[in-house]
Amino acid sequence: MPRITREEKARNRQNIVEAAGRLFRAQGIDAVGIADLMKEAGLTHGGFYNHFASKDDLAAEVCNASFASSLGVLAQAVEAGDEPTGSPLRRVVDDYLSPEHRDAPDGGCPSASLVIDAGRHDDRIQRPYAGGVEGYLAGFAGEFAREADEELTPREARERAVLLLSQMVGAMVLARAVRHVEPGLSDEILETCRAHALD
Amino acid sequence: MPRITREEKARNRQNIVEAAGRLFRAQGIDAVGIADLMKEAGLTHGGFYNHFASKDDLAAEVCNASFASSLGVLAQAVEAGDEPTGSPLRRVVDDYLSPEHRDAPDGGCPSASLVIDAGRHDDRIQRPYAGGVEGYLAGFAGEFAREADEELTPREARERAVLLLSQMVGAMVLARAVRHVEPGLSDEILETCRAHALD
DNA sequence: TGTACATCAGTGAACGCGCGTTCACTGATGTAC
DNA sequence: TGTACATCAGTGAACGCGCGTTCACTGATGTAC
Repeated sequence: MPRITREEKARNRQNIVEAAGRLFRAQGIDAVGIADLMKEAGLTHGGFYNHFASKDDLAAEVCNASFASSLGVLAQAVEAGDEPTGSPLRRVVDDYLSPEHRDAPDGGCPSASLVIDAGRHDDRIQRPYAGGVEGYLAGFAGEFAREADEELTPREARERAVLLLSQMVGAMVLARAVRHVEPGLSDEILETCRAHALD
Repeated sequence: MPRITREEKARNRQNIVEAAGRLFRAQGIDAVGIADLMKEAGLTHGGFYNHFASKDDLAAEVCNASFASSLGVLAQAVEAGDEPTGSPLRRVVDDYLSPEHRDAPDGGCPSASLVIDAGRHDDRIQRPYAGGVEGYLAGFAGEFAREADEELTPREARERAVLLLSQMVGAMVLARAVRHVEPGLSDEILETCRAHALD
């Protein structure tokens, strides 16, 4: 069957990154094997090293790609303005703290799903993670400033961004941790934070 | 050398649980091997199964024990009342969101250090985890109610407890995740939440 | 455009390693008399 | 209380397994003429 087209190789590489993104966010980086993720990408494990030098290499790229895509969604929401329903921040918070986001970590925010992996892996993963967190904070702070319209100093907007992100990430990891044994508590955490995160 | 006293066996078992508690919180359950934790307890790996049926068994007990000890500290702070410096809640928040707690997860709050492990392991670990979270929430809510003195409905006190715990856990996991590559950001997260968590 | 050959992405067996777990063994403790 | 024996906690080698990684091989693609 091999060898394949250059375009096909690029597509395969892309598929690996996306498959790994889903699996890493859902199960954690260490819990996913090379064979698992290559299978998810529709390939066999041996070919992995034609694309990446090591699993850590892939993890770093996945961390970058996941945040890029996630920040893209955030930017889109902000650009859409106050149009469909309420403010962009309101929509972002509602989506973030939804049961759907809790139950589908594979497509969700990497801040919440990779937060412990980042702390426990080396700089190659921590750096893109920290960059992603900064991206979220900048996005939130900008939007707080815009909505408040002069009434908020940049410093205050930044503080609100830090508080909001901490609360959202904390609520999400807690809701996920207790979801199976105490679904009521899990829902309560999400709903309480959804209701009051922007107070 | 063996065989040993019954008291000594009990002490060894206790040592294993405590050693595992430290290592699990610092590195995560999966990152710590039986040999590592037995060594930390001053024993060799083979004897592990004289005390526990499996690593998961130990993990469940460790989760219980860690929360019990952590909730004990919380209860102590509450009992101490407004005495030394400010309210109990103020003291708990300040301790929790301190750089020392961030940098020493092995002795710290299991809510933050085991939160992802809980979500990814089975019920045997999720159940004590969820119980511990409930314990924190009950402690916080009780203290909110006491401090507000009638001005807060039980429902509102509970909501504040959920918001506070989410924020504290989120701030801690984020601060730990970026600590090595962006210490300034890590400190900022802690300080901002410390300053405004009780607003 | 057509032919001849080098390239190299994908395959799946194989490697070394560390893990959780098991086991035969040791010898001091616990117990029965 | 003293003696004789069974018990069993700790030891460290060994097991099976799955992991990340390497490798020889295949054959269609890319390239040179």
